[in-house]
Amino acid sequence: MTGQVATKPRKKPQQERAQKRVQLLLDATAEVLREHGYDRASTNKIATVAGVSIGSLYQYFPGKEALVAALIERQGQRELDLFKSKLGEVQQRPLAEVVQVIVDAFIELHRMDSRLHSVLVEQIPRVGDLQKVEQSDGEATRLIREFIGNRQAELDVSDVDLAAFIVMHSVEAVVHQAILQNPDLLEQQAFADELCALVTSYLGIR
Amino acid sequence: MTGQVATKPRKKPQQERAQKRVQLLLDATAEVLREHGYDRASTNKIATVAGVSIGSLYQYFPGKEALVAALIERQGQRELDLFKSKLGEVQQRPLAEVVQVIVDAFIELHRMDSRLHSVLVEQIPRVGDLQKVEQSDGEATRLIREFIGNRQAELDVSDVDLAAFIVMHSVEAVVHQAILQNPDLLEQQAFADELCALVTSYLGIR
DNA sequence: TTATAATATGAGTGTTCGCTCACGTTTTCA
DNA sequence: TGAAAACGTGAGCGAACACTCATATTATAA
Repeated sequence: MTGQVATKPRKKPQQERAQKRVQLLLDATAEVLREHGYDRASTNKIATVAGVSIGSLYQYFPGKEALVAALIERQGQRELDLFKSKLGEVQQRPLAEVVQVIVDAFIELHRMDSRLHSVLVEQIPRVGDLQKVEQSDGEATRLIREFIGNRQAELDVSDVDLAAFIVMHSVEAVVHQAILQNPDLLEQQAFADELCALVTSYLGIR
Repeated sequence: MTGQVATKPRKKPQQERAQKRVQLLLDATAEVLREHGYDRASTNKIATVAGVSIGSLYQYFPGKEALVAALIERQGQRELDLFKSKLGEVQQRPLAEVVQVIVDAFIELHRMDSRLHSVLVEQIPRVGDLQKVEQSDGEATRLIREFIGNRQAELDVSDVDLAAFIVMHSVEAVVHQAILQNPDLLEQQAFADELCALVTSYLGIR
């Protein structure tokens, strides 16, 4: 049996300098994960990179997994914000165009910080606090579902939930695989076009 | 800089008992990975579970990553064999049927040993010997590409390589995500049907 | 039979890790 | 201004780790 892992901060940082330290620690976590991957990352290393003593780290986080969980949450929120605003911008425009914007957003998201994104995605299943962890991912799926629901009249979709799930994860995963196996693909317009074709044909957009 | 990691066996097991021990070690590696995940797995633990001394382990594998690499190769070969035979069985049948068989095969593959599959897939980007590691995955993609090429006249596909890549990874990844977030989906026929719809509509199968 | 190559063992070595705790510093606020 | 609360520090402890090596056992083949 895998023991349950603590992922909650021990103390809430109240003063400004403490909040800054917490952010520093998350920045360092990101850097170490990018550089060394998950299992070569250690709390000592993270504290050193952050320029923060190991004691301070343990004042706010009970361990490595908590740091990663918090980082996933922060990163997820940032990406979600970007996704939300992009979707908001084009919500009323023709469907084909919306799809293109969404796909481009996904690609852009991964291109920005692909190494970190990969490591975090890999760790999501392991970090205990799945409710929080999947929040941003689930929220994105919810936004897609809502959108599909709103314009269902223009689409050929029976099960909205399932369609949203499939659109969300097929796009995300293909982009993710592309990063791992052939990062050049992300730069090619043909790749984005094919992804759009995948979505539009599936949703029945003419 | 991430240092290069040795993933090659030190000695080839020549006698039968040695080959059996190597298989025992790989079995144990699978079990420990399933049970504890990658970063909680240790060479000592694997040796204990295998009922093999730690010294013997290091006679054939230079470390944990080598074990995992070898396991990925073995597992990949097994899955590829299953995939190959399924595809061979239905190669000449109508396209919609072929798609259904492929999709079912993917779902079956993941249902068989989902925990192990997840851990291994997560580790693929980290294990050094990518040529070998991606071999089975790449071989599966190649098979799909070949199949699409053979029957391109019946399909609406421009870039065969890209189409194979997208089909392969969208299906695999959606199934993969489903395991992580909602394993019940794998049991539902509606899920398999939607995946088939994704592929058939994308490839332009009527 | 016997020499030699292959295989197997696990206590032991040095390293790294997670994490605590006793103590010093800064901030808050009455 | 002074006391209390919040914050920060890093040496160091015990546990877990990767990996070695001297030694013992088994297989091969001349």
